[in-house]
Amino acid sequence: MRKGEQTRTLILNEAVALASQLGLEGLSIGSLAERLDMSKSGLFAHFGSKEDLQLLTLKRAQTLFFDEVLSPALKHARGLPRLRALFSNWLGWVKRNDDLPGGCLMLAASVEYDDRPGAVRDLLVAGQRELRGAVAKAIRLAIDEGHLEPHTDPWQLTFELFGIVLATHHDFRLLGDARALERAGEALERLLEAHRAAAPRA
Amino acid sequence: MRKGEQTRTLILNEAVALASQLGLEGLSIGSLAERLDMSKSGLFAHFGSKEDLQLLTLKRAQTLFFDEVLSPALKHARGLPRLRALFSNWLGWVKRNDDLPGGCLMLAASVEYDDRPGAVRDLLVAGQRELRGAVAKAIRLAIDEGHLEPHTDPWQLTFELFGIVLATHHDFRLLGDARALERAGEALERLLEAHRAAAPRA
DNA sequence: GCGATTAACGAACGTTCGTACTAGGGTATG
DNA sequence: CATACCCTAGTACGAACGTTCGTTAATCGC
Repeated sequence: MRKGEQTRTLILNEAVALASQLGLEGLSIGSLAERLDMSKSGLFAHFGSKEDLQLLTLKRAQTLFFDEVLSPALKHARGLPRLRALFSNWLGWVKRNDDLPGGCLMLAASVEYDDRPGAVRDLLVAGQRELRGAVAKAIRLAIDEGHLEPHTDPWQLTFELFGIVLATHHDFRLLGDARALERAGEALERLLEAHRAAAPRA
Repeated sequence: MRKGEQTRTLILNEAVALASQLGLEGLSIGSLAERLDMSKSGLFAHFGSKEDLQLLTLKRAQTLFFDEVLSPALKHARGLPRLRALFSNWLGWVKRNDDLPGGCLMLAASVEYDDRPGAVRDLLVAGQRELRGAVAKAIRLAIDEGHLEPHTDPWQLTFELFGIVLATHHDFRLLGDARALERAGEALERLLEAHRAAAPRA
């Protein structure tokens, strides 16, 4: 790997961490450079503009998410096991503090950019759509496997599942309430129970 | 009312609207003054510091919320009617665009300040605690009325209810998906159904 | 190991940020 | 109507913002 590329990676990792605390808008080039013991101009040269930096930072966070939440879940058997793994990974992502000290960057950015049209918002929407699609697909597979009842609406269930994650993030981050994780588990179980197929198909 | 007090109110109303879009940190005194056709210094004189402006803006939004969501719900009969009214008012608050063009200010501020200690965060936490308490109390009353089964955990149900609102806010604001409101209604009904008392006590 | 390319620097740009002063005009009260 | 006070505007400040520039130092391919 070229030298520039590896410092770029270094910068983006730090940018993800900093942006999770200050937001993508609050992320300033000066403070980011200071954190990395670099000059402002030297750092800036890697990105043509601040928006580019924001976009790449967000993309990096998205990649991290898909690698650590979605992808590992696919190793579990389709149906409820995979769905549970997905949910568990997701909660793990929400509470991780090493590289995301300020919580999920995508959630922070969603609130920040929900009414600020532009490339960042578009990327955010695209990522969210992809995530929703993946969750809905996992649910559909669980229906096909006979784990969930056939009348289950995948999008509705995805919506509610997402709500649980959001509430967990809120309680864990703002209120510092670790019980939120147990609450989330309980809520998930109740949700799955409500849609559990009466008689497994096999 | 004195002149100063009424312009102060005018300022704070605009501040709430602007902060709902840009966040409490993104809210700048200069742009706020420009919106109101005032001088920056003239506006600033009303508040000793930016943090004061932020605190008062947040307080104003909280008051608005309690007046338009919680308070009207108390007029409904205790139990499920009140709970449903509360939820409905809450969704109305989420989607209102006149004075909250950027969505719920408290939610935006929660994400912004969840890892930024200080007076703003403290006020945010206090408001959230008060809200949760009020919702939990309404649930407890529903149990007492015999509408919900006695084993219902008010805090758990509050948590899940809050999740539905958060998901609705997210889908409505970021994705511009109006179906989120129907999804929220459906989610609420299934949630209540799951906790409905088998035989009403009266 | 030389020459070309790339990475990083320091200084400065104009703008906007929050905040501190000083006056002058408007308002409310006697 | 006069007087006292309360607003509001004006001006200026130091710092931080994103960005551009020209230049040096390091790294790469041959």
